[in-house]
Amino acid sequence: MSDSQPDLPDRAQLMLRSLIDRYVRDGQPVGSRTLARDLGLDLSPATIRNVMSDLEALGFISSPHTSAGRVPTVQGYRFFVDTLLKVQPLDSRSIEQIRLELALDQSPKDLVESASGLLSGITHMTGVVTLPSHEHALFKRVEFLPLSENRVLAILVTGEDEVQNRMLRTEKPHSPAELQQASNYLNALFAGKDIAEVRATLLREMQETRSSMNSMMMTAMQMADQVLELNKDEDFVMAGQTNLMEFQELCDFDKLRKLFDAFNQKRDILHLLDQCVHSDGIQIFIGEESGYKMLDECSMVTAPYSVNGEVMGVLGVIGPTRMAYERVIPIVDATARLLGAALNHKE
Amino acid sequence: MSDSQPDLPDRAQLMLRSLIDRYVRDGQPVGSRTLARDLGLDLSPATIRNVMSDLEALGFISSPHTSAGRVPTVQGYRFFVDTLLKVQPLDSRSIEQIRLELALDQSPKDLVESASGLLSGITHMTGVVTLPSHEHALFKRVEFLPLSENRVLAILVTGEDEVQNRMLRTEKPHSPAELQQASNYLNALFAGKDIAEVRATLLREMQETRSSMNSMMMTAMQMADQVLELNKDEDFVMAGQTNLMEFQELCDFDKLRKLFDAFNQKRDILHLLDQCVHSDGIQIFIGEESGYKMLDECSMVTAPYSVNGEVMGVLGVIGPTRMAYERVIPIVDATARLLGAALNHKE
DNA sequence: CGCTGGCACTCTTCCTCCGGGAGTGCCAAA
DNA sequence: TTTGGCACTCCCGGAGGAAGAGTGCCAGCG
Repeated sequence: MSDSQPDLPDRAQLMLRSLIDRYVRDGQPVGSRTLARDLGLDLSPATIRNVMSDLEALGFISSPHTSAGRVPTVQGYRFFVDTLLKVQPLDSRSIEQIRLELALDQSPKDLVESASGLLSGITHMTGVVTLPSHEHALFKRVEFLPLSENRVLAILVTGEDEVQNRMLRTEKPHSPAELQQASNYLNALFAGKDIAEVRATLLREMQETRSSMNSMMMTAMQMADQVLELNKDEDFVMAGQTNLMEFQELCDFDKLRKLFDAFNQKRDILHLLDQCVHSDGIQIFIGEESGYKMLDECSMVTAPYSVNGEVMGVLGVIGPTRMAYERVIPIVDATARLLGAALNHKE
Repeated sequence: MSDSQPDLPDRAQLMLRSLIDRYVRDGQPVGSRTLARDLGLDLSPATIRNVMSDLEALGFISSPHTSAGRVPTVQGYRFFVDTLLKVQPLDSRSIEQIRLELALDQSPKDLVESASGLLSGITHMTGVVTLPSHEHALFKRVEFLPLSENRVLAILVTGEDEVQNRMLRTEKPHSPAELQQASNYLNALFAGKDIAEVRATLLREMQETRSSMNSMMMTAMQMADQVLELNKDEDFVMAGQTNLMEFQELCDFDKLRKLFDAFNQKRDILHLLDQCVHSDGIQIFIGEESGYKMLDECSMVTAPYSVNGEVMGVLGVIGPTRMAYERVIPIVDATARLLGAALNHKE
């Protein structure tokens, strides 16, 4: 990407940058006089006004009313973020601090909670972190406990010693010995394999070699299939929702309520986060870009986090469109890396 | 309790009642003229004013400023709730509806979530339900799975087929056979017993008969002790927090924020709910009575729910002090009973 | 003695009006 | 291309005033 856009002279870029800086700090429309002072170049307000007029024509800034200063538009922020912003890495002291905080936690669940707490604490906005996906976990072992007539408790242990329970309802009763046999069979077959792979194998086997299987194998397969089904659940953790109440641009009860409702509902947010898993690297939704009305005045900065090169989830920050992107982006980025690293250690 | 308070004439009681009714509906200070109309007795506003003046002297009502109507005080609500209010049971159609909603759920967790959703949905306030206590659950069985060198996964199955996992770190490695022996021993000894009782026995045995135990028994006991420790965790589920944003008396960002923070923190709310477990029957905190600043403008109506006569938890509603107590109380009461019944069925 | 109408008083709320301030757009000149 | 000047627009905050609601008190009535 070249240093200057073809259709936007350097000076205009500088001004847009400066205007956004100022607006992010003060939250108030920026006038030509203020901008002139901020810029430091020896230009009169009148000159500034001319350029501002150009920027407005391009849709990068707009004025709330005739005699107020200018405010960045979504396109303005977008241009700023895409081409004006050079993200410098987070300073090492902050990084160390995050690392230390995360080092205290034991379980992945705790880590994820700390991470969202950190994000919200540092940025004074809302932090959000998806739980690590089990998609690529390793199958370690499975055990079946008979509970009653035709109910069996399945216990799945994955590579990171994560444990999941699931109650299975079977068609006919199984003796403890049968169940033991089934789990032995599955453990011998699948231990150490990737769960997704196990699943695929399972499906293939159940279709192709159906006839050649004995009843024990069949039972085992079916039960394993049921157990792995639950592995899909996605969820996320949030922290600092109430931080958003401090921003006067969000201080509209109706909007705030819709936002909080969406947070509680989880569905829409989850969907957004899902989109961010696939795009590798920092992903930013500014204002309406998210496509969800309740986020119209908000931006979301996310980064996927991964363990051993495998993407495990996403984390990010939700705040007002007017946020200090250059500060938030490195924070999100660093936290993602550090969370990945921490998860790796704990495994 | 007699029909009329010794120091409050019937007419004054009637007026307090009527005033609260009116204020709860409109949310605005009630004047003497309005009250005269509402009462239906043939009294002039001037007469009403005299009585209101008495009520104010008693601390049951107060006026926000010289020339506004009167508003009930906390003491006013308290008197109303304690002695003026006769709660009539919820109509059977509503009861049936709640029962049906709850019938759809499978697990206790789902039930609790539905219950809080129902409470918030019906009352348009915030519903809160504690998770069923495992305090009096029955010990059904325990299993130990060796995971690695000195880590053992303990699986505790309780009477309602609730399952809990816990990772134990042992001092020395145990063979699968040893673990099997230990679990067999514990299951034989404790199956079907109350968990609290198991715990007590455990402690006693470990102190008294320490010398006469063999090492297997000792190990088993120690591990069981660790497993049962985790059984204390209390938690609750909330729904409809954002409903509170609709009440203008709570529409202060600062207060609202403190309230929501408390909801997220959970600690204080949990503490309050805890107090309500012990008092049997409906419990009501009005305004400052709760002792927590953030709830100063709120009331909380709770009822414990129980299964087979054993109190399992509490549920309730949090809303503005100005709430329709006579409507909310039966709802909370009925929901508590129905949740108890539903939990009983599912076991 | 309790109830009532009357009356003066208080206080909030809402509307309007007006001046100050901030910022703009345009223009003519450097 | 930049600049100072100027007229214009619009928001904001305070002042002032009228309307409305409700009170407290008092004197009179049954």
